[in-house]
Amino acid sequence: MEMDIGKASGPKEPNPVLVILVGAPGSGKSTFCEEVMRNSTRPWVRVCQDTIGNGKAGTKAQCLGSADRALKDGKSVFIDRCNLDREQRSEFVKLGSGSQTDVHAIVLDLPAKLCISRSVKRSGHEGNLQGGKAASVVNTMLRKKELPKLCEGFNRITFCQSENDVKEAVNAYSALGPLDNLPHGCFGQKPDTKIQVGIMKFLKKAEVPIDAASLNNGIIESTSQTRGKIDSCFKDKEKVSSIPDNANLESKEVEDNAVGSAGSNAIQVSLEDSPTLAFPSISTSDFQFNHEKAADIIVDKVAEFSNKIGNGRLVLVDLSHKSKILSLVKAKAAERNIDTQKFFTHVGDITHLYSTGGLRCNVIANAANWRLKPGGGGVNAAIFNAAGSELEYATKEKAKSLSPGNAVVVPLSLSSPLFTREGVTHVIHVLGPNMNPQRPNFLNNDYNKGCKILREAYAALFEGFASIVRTQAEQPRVRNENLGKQSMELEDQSQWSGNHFTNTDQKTKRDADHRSEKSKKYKGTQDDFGLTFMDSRDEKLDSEHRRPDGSMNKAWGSWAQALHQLAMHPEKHKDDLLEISEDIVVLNDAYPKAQKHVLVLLQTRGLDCLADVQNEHLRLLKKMHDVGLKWAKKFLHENASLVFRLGYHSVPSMRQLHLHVISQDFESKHLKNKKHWNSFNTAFFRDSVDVMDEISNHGKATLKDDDKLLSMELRCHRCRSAHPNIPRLKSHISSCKAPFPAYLLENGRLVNAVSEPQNNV
DNA sequence: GTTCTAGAAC
DNA sequence: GTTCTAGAAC
Repeated sequence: MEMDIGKASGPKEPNPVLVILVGAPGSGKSTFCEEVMRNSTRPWVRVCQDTIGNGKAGTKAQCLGSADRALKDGKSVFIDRCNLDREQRSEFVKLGSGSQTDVHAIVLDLPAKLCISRSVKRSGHEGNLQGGKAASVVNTMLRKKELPKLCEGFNRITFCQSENDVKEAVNAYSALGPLDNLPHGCFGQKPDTKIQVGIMKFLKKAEVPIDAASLNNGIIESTSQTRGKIDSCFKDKEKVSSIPDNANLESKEVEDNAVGSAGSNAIQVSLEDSPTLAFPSISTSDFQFNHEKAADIIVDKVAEFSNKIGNGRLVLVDLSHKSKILSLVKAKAAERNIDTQKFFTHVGDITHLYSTGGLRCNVIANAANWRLKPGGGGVNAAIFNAAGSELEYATKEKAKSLSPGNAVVVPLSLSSPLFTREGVTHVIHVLGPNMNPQRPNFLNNDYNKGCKILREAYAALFEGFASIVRTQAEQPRVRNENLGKQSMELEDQSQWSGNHFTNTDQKTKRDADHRSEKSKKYKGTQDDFGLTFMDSRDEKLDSEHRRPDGSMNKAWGSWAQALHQLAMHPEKHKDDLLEISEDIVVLNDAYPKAQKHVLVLLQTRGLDCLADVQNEHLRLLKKMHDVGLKWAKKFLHENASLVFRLGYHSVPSMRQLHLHVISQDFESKHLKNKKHWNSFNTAFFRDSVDVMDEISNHGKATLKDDDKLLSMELRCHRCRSAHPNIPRLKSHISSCKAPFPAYLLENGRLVNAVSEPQNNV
């Protein structure tokens, strides 16, 4: 009979599991073990510190020894002691790290009241905790408790917060036959009040009762029941229900709130929030690379990179508990004492790590094919499927193909299901060596070459991840310093670290809409994570959208087209124009920022801003300047007290090259904000005379396009005094009679009635 | 580019 | 309470 065959082969591969119970006295640890052992078909040993010394309390060392022997015997082990802090647990976790043993935690996180009353009631219990002492012991322990996290080295953590949860866990472990495994990940934890506060703050709803409920860590449990609750909570409030990472959203809040009551938990929260790369074993599946050799290389490369990835974590993932590569790597990593916080293995589907395993990974690696095409099978097909067509798109933007030993980092779109459901922000495609004659680039068992390529592949993969970690670590700083632009692009691609999420979620849709435009806009300057890319898509780009220096033209929003339309069809807008000549039209600025403010607009197609201007356009610049000057003089004729300045914005908001001719009174109800002021009164404003000089001397204009300029403090353009806000500034400039700075008086940058007294009659 | 408005700053 | 800014939306 088949059943018999199954049983006969069973004992050959015992699959022990080390279960570390975590709970206060009276939480029911011993009862849990007893119930499971009563019903289980697998051999269990319960290691209890209270009885290990011949029925009396023993030492931790005795427990470790006893557990180790039992595991080596192929038995599964319960560690029945409180294990409430991480340090206590760590040595027990290590027992399981060198073998195929799964290490589980069962957290009996029941109400303190219940634990106390049980402790008081019991008389013959091994722990012998009785009477009034019980309450204070339990309370002290619970105050110090640190809930376990996957990064401590656990494969699975089950949280029980009610007696019902305990019952379910007992059933799950009782039913665990000698050959069975339980899924990896975090299970059963409910979001607590603190996290709710975070969510509510995130949703900008202030009325949250802050009550000191029991403190939990940052993992939101991933059973369907509670996930549903969280999701519906989001749905009710805003359209962000699909983002699972709600604990992460406000990790900063959780930390802040936790200070004082349980600082240690706060630290754990941030650990679990670490950037994490989940990667499949490269080349060992379809490419048939030797597992033993691959495992060595993985562990080598992990060790090499573990200190290059900041607080990042690496997780080797495989689908099956029986995975040979997983157990090989796990054993080798333990041998080399690799920090289990930095690197661990996980059994699960790499496309569902958060939703079914509670494991948050912001980056996942794909064992890609050289064409970077979806399909095939295995991880590649799964990831392309899970990510949606957008990954294919985004991948094509980065590279056309990949040669063995290389990797390419692809940011995921915010609308990709992998992002919305799993919190994955980047996929790194990596191609390893192939030992399968049926596949391209067959190495014909040349393991010299093969190992070299596999090393390169992991190096490229981890370096890609390290770049993401570095970029994210820099982000808050970049933002704060207002360095603007570049960080914006990165922001919408890589949301991982806690409170960043908050900002981006709210503009998710918007960013998604403008994403393609943005990537074009910053194409020239963006760091591609320093990896080897096979083919850039750059060659394919329409050359007419490129600048002489190779950078991309900026993308113009619909509202930015008005001047362009006007320049293309001036006859349609005759009523709005002051002048139409051969290459130029002149018009009043629709929102003048001063008493007199006109635009000299070039009609030439293809010149949208200063960056487009080259030597050959000098004639046109001069013409624009002359026309501008003519209008300035005309206005001076009407009002000799005015002073004019002619110039361009380094980065205009409206398409089609236009020269501002603006009186220096800045007396206008349309001048409303810092940007308005600074765009005319910092280096962002490029004087026409200087632009013409630069074009004739260097063939291009110097752009002062740093966003910092537009958010600079407000200073009077005459006396340079600083002012706290626009109204105060405007009030000052309305009466400031100081002479203009010397710089503006030079080289004809300012145009006034005195400088041209007689010519205009 | 502007308008609108939440919420920060006062 | 009012003023002002900055970010979203267009």
